Amino acid sequence: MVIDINLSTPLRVGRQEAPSIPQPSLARLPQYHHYLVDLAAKGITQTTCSVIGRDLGLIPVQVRKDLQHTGIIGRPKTGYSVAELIQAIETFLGWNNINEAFLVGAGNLGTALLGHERFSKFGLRIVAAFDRDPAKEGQWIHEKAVLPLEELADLAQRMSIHLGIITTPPEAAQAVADEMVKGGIQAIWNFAPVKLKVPEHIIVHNEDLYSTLATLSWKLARRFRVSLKEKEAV
Amino acid sequence: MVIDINLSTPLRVGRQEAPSIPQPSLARLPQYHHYLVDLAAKGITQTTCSVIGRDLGLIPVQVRKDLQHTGIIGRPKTGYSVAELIQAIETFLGWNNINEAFLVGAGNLGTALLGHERFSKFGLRIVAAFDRDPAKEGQWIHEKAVLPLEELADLAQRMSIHLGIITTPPEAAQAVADEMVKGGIQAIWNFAPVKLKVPEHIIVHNEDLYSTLATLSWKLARRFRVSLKEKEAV
DNA sequence: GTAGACTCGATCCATGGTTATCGATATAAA
DNA sequence: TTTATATCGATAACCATGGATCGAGTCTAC
Ligand SMILES: NC(=O)c1ccc[n+]([C@@H]2O[C@H](COP(=O)([O-])OP(=O)(O)OC[C@H]3O[C@@H](n4cnc5c(N)ncnc54)[C@H](O)[C@@H]3O)[C@@H](O)[C@H]2O)c1
Ligand SMILES: NC(=O)c1ccc[n+]([C@@H]2O[C@H](COP(=O)([O-])OP(=O)(O)OC[C@H]3O[C@@H](n4cnc5c(N)ncnc54)[C@H](O)[C@@H]3O)[C@@H](O)[C@H]2O)c1
Repeated sequence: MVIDINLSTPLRVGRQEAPSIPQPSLARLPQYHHYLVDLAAKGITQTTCSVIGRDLGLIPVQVRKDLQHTGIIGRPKTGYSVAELIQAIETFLGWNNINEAFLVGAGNLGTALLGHERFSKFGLRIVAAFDRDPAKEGQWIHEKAVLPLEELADLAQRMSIHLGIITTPPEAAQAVADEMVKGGIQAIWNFAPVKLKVPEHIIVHNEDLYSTLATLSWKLARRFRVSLKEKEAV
Repeated sequence: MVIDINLSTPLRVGRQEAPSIPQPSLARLPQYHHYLVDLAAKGITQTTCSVIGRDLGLIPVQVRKDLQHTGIIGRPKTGYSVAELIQAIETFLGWNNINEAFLVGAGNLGTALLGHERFSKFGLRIVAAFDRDPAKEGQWIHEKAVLPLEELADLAQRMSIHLGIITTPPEAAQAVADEMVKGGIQAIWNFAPVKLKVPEHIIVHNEDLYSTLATLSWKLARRFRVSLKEKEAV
């Protein structure tokens, strides 16, 4: 049997292109953002890493490091300007320029995402949905048209859509992804629990709810195992 | 001004209780599971880390390590039995024992989760929903009753519910969490983008969709910055 | 105006998850 | 039966992230 030499190559996602910010830090930035917007709404204009850290369950040093990636500069003793921080995070994340997106799979989850207006505050506007189900084609869900999948590639190209969201059943996800790639879509937000095969330059992020579920159920199961053992020990 | 000494203490989540498996490995297990179930459906009974790794974009060593945590043992040259692997993962994650759960916030997202029957294959059964909206109380969504929030604590206790899911707006999340804790709920799956304050022994997992969104939009923004620069260079 | 204290920013160290390596073993082919 | 080889399991090196430390600056209080 001939074994593909690629089997053992460390094929990370793409070739990383110098992340310049740790992935965990990037993931924490939205949390700071939410928190800071809250502060601003309360009329607070100034804050420090210590305070942020206390409220978010992080140590000050980490907060400071995370925020430094956005290019913000603080002042000793005073901390940071809340408004500037919010601005810095939004600019850094690209939330000032709206990304228009197509969503495929107007089912349970797809409908929920389509109805989430708040996304527009975070640089995301879902402009249309696609579905294979003839009963759904032509309908409007949360003010968004549901179109047949065949039109996706062409429309994406004409409208310069760069982001695609997949909320179809797992069996359909790969075919949908292929269609998106054909339409020139650059990044895919995938809610189906499958590994998508796409060209290297496509950015893919999986939102695997089952992963979280696994963590939760494992921890719960372990807890009950432990407390069971404690009972036995008594 | 007196500053709380706790500000700079490294307060991790709870006291970790010896994880015994790296969090990332734990999060990958469901992906193996999905993949293996697919294999089994195709009639494949035997597989190796190299093959799994190739299909899932991981290197064989990592696959092997991840799977070892489940206690499975493989055979040189042959690999693992697919059926045994599936069984091992399910047992390890506690997916054989169903966790019953309450969901609070029967809105867009909550409805989607309530309608996801497939969760029951992964050890999760949402048995009831709660909402503050009088228009929703008494309704049935996807065959689940929507009850007033006031009944949650009492019912959770009487039914021995250990898992709570929060899909309310962020402003309401903390109050809901408090209610859950009062009802003796052990673990919370939180979809609202806020940091919940709960007693130390409560397991909390945030499903922060905005984190993923941040990563995506940052990568997209960077890509366009880069390609812009390249153009300028020409 | 000056002393003191608090916070930022930068550098250094520790921890832990990922990757590479090596011996042992079982299968398949000769 | 023997030999070749692919895979497992374990160990060790590596690297990224998280946490600690220290100097410098600025605000506050006396
Ligand atoms: N709903 C949830 O709570 C939830 C939770 C975890 C994961 N997921 C995942 O999200 C995905 C969607 O879940 P859901 O509950 O919304 O499913 P769903 O069945 O409600 O919706 C799927 C939609 O996709 C459409 N579809 C099917 N094949 C298609 C194709 N080839 N092209 C275009 N559209 C197609 C269907 O018509 C349907 O409208 C699934 O992969 C599921 O595993 C959902
Ligand atoms: N829908 C999405 O796609 C999406 C995406 C990302 C994050 N989220 C987050 O998920 C959460 C829910 O989003 P959604 O779109 O479903 O919102 P939604 O407004 O559609 O639903 C919220 C539901 O919670 C109920 N509610 C409000 N206050 C309550 C309380 N105190 N007790 C009980 N129920 C209460 C409301 O009546 C409503 O039914 C939000 O925190 C949101 O930020 C949603």
